[in-house]
Amino acid sequence: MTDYVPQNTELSWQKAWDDAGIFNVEFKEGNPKFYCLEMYPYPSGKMHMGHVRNYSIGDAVARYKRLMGYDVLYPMGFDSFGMPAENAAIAEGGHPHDITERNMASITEQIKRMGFSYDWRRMVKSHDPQYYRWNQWFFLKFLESDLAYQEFAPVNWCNSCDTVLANEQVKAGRCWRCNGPVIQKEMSQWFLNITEYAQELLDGLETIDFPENVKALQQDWIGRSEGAEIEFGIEGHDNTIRVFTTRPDTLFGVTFLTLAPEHELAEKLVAGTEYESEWKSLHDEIMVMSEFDRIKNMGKKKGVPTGSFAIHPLTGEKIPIWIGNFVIASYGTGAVMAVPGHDDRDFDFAKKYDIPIKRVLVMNEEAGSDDELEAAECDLGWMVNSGLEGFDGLYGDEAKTAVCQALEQQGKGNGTVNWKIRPWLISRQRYWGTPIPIIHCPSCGVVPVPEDQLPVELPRDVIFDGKGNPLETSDSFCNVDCPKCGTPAKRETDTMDTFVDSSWYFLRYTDSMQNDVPFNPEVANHWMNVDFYCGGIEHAQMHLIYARFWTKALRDIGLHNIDEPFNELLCQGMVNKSAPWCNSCGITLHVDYSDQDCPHCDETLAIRSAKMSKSLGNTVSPEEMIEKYGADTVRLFILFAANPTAGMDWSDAALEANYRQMVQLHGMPDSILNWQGQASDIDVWMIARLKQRYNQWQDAMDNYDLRGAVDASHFDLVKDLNWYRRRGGENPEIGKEILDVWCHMISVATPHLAEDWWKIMGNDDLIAGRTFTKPADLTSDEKSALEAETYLRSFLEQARKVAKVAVKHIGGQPESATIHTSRPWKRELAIAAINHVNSGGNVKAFAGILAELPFVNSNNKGEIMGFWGKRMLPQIFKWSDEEKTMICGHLDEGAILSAASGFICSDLGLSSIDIESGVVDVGRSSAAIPLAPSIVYS
RNA sequence: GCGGGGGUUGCCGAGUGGUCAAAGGCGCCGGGCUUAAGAUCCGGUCACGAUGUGUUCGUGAGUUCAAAUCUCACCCCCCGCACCA
Repeated sequence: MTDYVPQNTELSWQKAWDDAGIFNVEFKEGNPKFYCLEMYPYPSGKMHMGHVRNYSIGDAVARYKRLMGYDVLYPMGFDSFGMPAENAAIAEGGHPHDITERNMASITEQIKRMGFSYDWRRMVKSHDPQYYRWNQWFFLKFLESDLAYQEFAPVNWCNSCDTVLANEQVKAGRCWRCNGPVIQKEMSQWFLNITEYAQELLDGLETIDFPENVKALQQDWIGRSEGAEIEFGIEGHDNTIRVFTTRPDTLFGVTFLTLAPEHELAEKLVAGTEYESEWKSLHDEIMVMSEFDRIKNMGKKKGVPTGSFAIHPLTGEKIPIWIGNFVIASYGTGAVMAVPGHDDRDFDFAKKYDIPIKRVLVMNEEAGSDDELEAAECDLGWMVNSGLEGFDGLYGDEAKTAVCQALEQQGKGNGTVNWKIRPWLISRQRYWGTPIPIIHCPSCGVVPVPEDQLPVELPRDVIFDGKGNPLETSDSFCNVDCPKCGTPAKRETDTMDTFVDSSWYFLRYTDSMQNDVPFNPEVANHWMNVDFYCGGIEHAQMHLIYARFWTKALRDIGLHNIDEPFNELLCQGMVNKSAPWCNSCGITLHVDYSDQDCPHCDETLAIRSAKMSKSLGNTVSPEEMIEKYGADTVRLFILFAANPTAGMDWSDAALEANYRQMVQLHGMPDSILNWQGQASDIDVWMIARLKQRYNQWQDAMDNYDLRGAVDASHFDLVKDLNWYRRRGGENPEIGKEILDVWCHMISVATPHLAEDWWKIMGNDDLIAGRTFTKPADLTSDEKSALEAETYLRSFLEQARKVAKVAVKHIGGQPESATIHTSRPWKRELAIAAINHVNSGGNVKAFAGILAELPFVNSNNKGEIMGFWGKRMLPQIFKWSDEEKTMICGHLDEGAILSAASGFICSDLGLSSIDIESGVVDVGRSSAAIPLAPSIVYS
């Protein structure tokens, strides 16, 4: 047998796959297709364990589907625009382009070393002008359809990244990338109106197979809320204030209005009043604050009166107008009608500023309409105190509708839907992204770059000094002639958010080897949508919403006819490794603190599993692992350590165990092909078992239960083979049959090993290029063989247990045993009871039927009744379906035991056994029941 | 506060009403093989008077002939969102 040296063989198999172009796939109409996709990586310098896990999962799925006869589109590319490369250029010198290309080269090599089965020809690189020209082209199309537009508006600005951010990219008031504070800044920016698709994005979630938490995240983000927009007049003013509310049923409880400090009317209303300076200080305080601090301080509600009064649209009451720090300018209308009686926040505010609180709902119909409110009662209730006819007594939706109708009649409001999702701000003031194809002309204004001048390429002659947008330092880029009038003009220097790149790369993959169109609609329609999309949960909001939106937008400009880009999404779990943990401080520490006391509180540190990260120092280098054990072992470990969606703890011990398993598997074909034995009875069992394992494996693969699949293919079958050998099986014909099926099964997770096997088996082709059809169903002989061995194994287990006890009783090692199978009437009784229960009969009622059974007579009736109640009744429910089938079938316990008596003796270390299958009880035979004979050692 | 997911036998982890004292892996223990080690193979790994019985699946109650699994309440952990009107 040759040693397992994957470091050599894996590389040569990878070359063989490459040379044969075995993973290249072409568009063939009518063939069943499967589109397997992983989120394309940002080319940081090295492949990390998260990548390895992600792609090991995807590759297993791709290879499986290929084996099952699908045309599998399985591409790889790079999300190669983005700030890290630009920041590296600023920090270390060099050019983002060169840094990116260099990183891509090294990460590509590492990915290839894993042996993933990509069609590399289809590579998509975001920073390739032949890719991003289409970003620009789409942008122009969106401009035509008004989906893209420019607006001067307050936007999120990250000081440390020197650029604006989309709402999705602000997490808890901080930048998603650098975690720096985000402030508000008024700027002219480009937006895509994703809100036009809000409803479709929400509805679409019902039709796709995304994990629940991702759906919940997206629903939250889209944030649909139904309510009403209501117009309040202002006493002595022509202006009106519009508010949005989800609770029009509480309209009669409004005792004040609150404006956001930056609301356009706020300044007007306080101008020249005693409140002006107070408003000014509140306004300034808020405007300088980062949104993060603002949110942190929102607990402290602050308000300033304006001195002005609004007019209630239905009752005409005068309502004071306030300005509050808790009102967000960008949500709804930036103004809130405050109902302290039925809203917690308004209640607190009213208490603080001594504003009246009015009850206009009761929570049960009997409650008094003037009961004092101890706290806001926010649930739906029955209207009271409306002061107008036709409202009191209405509940919930009915109440809301009635109020909305009244408002509509007066022209003072209407039912409406408000969305949390904002237009997507795509402008970025950074270099390493797609230039926005716009030219600003002093006379013509904003002029789109004509299509035939695309791509607008990024210039090389820029300075990366960390000051402002590098694009502005390129004269050749900035100074152009206006395409309309020919006079000197300036190019737009904003680039696009890099999430634009990842919003359609999956479409490009379907047809990336041409540059005439972004993709051919026919080809895209064939491959799309993505059947299996695998990646990290961190993209649940940004990428996965943008990509869904972009797909729909492209559909609507007629580029394809796909509604949703991704059918099934799988978010792989984190790769964790243990790190020191302080229980009292509740923090995870760097591995340098291992075996020490907590630096903060001096307590002894515990160990806890934490996501692999540089900051904790608990990372494992994939390169080193591959170097040491080979790619297949790493893949096997990753698939076996946990199910794809679960978190996975890295364990060196477990990895080594998997390596040992690989060593053992590696030797399998050699040893099996050396079998010299004859055909034997156990052969049927082995083939049956092989089929059973195959089915188990296929079921698991179909459900993306990769762990279960690997368990069957790489672990269970080894055990089965051991059993076969123990039972005397060594039939070379059977061996060949096993290897053939088995080799296909292992090729999904450990493809290199499978090629080794395939070659040893004498084949010239590559197993990676093969398809496989399911073996025939189990024959009845095979089913019986499975039953017989199951019976034998459970008998041996029982016998061993009993033997331990017997040693104490007989005072030494037993030498022989008498086995009493259960009396035939017990089995008949069991069959009758099983049938009774299976046909829906009540267990308790069976006692009544029992006396009528043919084998029951006056002599044995008492015994049988006693046995039924005490022993058989509970047992009926303990038997598995498989066992019940065995009992009701043709299983002959005595015959099985006789046939295997030699094996039983050697296994239990006995010199002889006696099998007793009589009709009358002798000795301990009364304890036996079907499938569980009694065993007496001597 | 809201939303999503969890708490299983030393550890990881499967398990959606009887198949459950609960798969599999890791760890640990014993045995075979071996000059020996490693690998591999076989067995054990809740307790006890053991062909059985008792106790166990976050806590407490309930439904059922039967609960890790269903219901209710509570506790704890993780992950998002968060004064969204």
